[in-house]
Amino acid sequence: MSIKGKIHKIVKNSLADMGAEDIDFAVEYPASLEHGDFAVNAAMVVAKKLSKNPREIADELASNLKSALGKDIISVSVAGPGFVNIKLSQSAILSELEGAVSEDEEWGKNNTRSGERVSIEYGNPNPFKEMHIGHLMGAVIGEAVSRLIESSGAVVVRDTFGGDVGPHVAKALWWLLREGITEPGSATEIGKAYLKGSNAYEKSETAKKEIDSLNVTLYETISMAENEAELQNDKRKLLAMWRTGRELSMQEHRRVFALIGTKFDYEFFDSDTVAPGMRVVNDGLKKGIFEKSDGAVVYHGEKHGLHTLVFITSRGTPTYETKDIGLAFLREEHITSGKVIIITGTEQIGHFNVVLSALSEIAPGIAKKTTHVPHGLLRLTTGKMSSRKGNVITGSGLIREVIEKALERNKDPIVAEQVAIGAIKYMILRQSPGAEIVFDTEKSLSLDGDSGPYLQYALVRAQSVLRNAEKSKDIKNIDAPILTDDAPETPYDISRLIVRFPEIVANAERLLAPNLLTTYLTELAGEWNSFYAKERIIGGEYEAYKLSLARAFIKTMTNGLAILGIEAPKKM
RNA sequence: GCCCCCAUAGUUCAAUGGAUAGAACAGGAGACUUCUAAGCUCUUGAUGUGGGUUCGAUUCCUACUGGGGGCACCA
Repeated sequence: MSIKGKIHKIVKNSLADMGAEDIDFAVEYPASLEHGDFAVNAAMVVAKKLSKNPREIADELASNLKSALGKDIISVSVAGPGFVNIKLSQSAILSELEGAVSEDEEWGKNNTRSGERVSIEYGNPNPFKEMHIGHLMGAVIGEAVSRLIESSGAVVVRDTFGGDVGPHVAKALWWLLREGITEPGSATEIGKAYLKGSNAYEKSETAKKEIDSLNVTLYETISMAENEAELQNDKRKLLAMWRTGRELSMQEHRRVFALIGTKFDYEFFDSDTVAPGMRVVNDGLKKGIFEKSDGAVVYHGEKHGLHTLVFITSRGTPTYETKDIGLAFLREEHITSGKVIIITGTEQIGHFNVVLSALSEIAPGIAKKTTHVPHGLLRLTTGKMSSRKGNVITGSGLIREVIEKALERNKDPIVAEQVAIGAIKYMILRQSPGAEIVFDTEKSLSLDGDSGPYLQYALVRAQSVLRNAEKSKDIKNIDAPILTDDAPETPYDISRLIVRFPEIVANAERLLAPNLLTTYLTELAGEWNSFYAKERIIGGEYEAYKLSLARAFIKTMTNGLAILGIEAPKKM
């Protein structure tokens, strides 16, 4: 049993002896290491029930803990309004530290989700458009959340959903057709065509009509794709163009995803979801789940405290809502998982509330296991991104820019890329996922202080210590996963933080909050840097023990960064 | 107009209802003949306003102020 478990049990029994059963108290990490390794708030919780002074109760709990824990503790004290603070002894820390030294890649993982299969949708850039930093943000958070869930023993199936039919595609294709480009050459060319088409759509009535009509044609054509031979010549050309365009866009999207370490098991497209979506919604129309209104098929969200949304337009084309319904069924068929997580920007909260409400009437089982996890938007200090204003930052553009910055400090292109992407990921993962990020390209992306490179650098220096130690002939068993007992009586703070790692990971997973892990790793890196500056490791007192601490730190930081999806450079 | 989210230091962000609100950047000061200075040590500086619940509120409730997002045929 873990020490924490022991403490919990002792306190629970003590409370029962005092006449307080089933009390919901916490054994937690105190705000500061100075307060100890664990704090118990039980005295304050039961004070009223027992009509006693919390400090009195705390004193009694403290003395019980002291005698029961014996050599596991240095001290138990009562502080503040009635906290019982417990400071662990070196021997207790050593036994907890054992895992960090011996478990290797398993250190920090747990099996609370072993046997589970979880599907996660994120990223979701559209073909025919460039990927902007909003998609990058979703991808970074989605990847970290996926890895967190994997760290709990689940199998995670990643998928991304792209809009390959709809007005934005019609806009891009309309422009290409107008310019007589039948074979688009690059994703960039297509992205530009979208912008041009989009502009024309707003400025010219004729263009608007043509694009709307092309949109309908496109839906028809794509729905006929399986019987291509029956299509007229111009439609067959349109289909070919659409296929080329989609593939070119996706190749570019995949390239950017690969840069940030994401690979999707499934790529779903609107065109795949139209048929199942239309079928299900039309079926729901018959059952009265959806209703006709002004020629459109709508879901009356008002009945459930939401707002009404159109699922099928009066022109007979499906909207995003219907496509998401179709996707739910498609995903069920292809992936079949016990839990579905959909990660998108917060602006889609309303949309998903409606879709999930409709889905709960159509397929309660699917709706029940589906969770929408919104992430905050990325805002520029210069205002909202807008393609017309020309202040859109593309995903690849941002990465390129930060790599340039990193190259100023490190000429190795591999390291510069790891540092740059680490910095971007850190910026996104350091804050709670729902919060908006205000982003200043000049200032926000720090390579110093509270940053990705700070974590990477602490790790690199620790690894360097081990390398130097290996060269020294006096030190034996450098790789041996054993902890020496030859340690100072008072544990170093760095070791007290290392042992918290598994619980931090479990907690971050439970709350789907990678920022909790990021904050912890930053604190850990800071503690290591202080230790490194203060203590001589090679040739210092307790050399063997300090080297094993370095190893434990390296394992912890390496595994932690891996969960966040941040790469660890060999040298910096 | 209706609904949702947010408000913490000069700036960008933290804080399962808990202790002296924690970092980083910027500002000020410093250490270093030693394992990588993208580092270390010290320092200045903050919970939008008014009520309420609680032993205890940045956290929960409420009103207000200010910002963001959503609200039928876009995704």
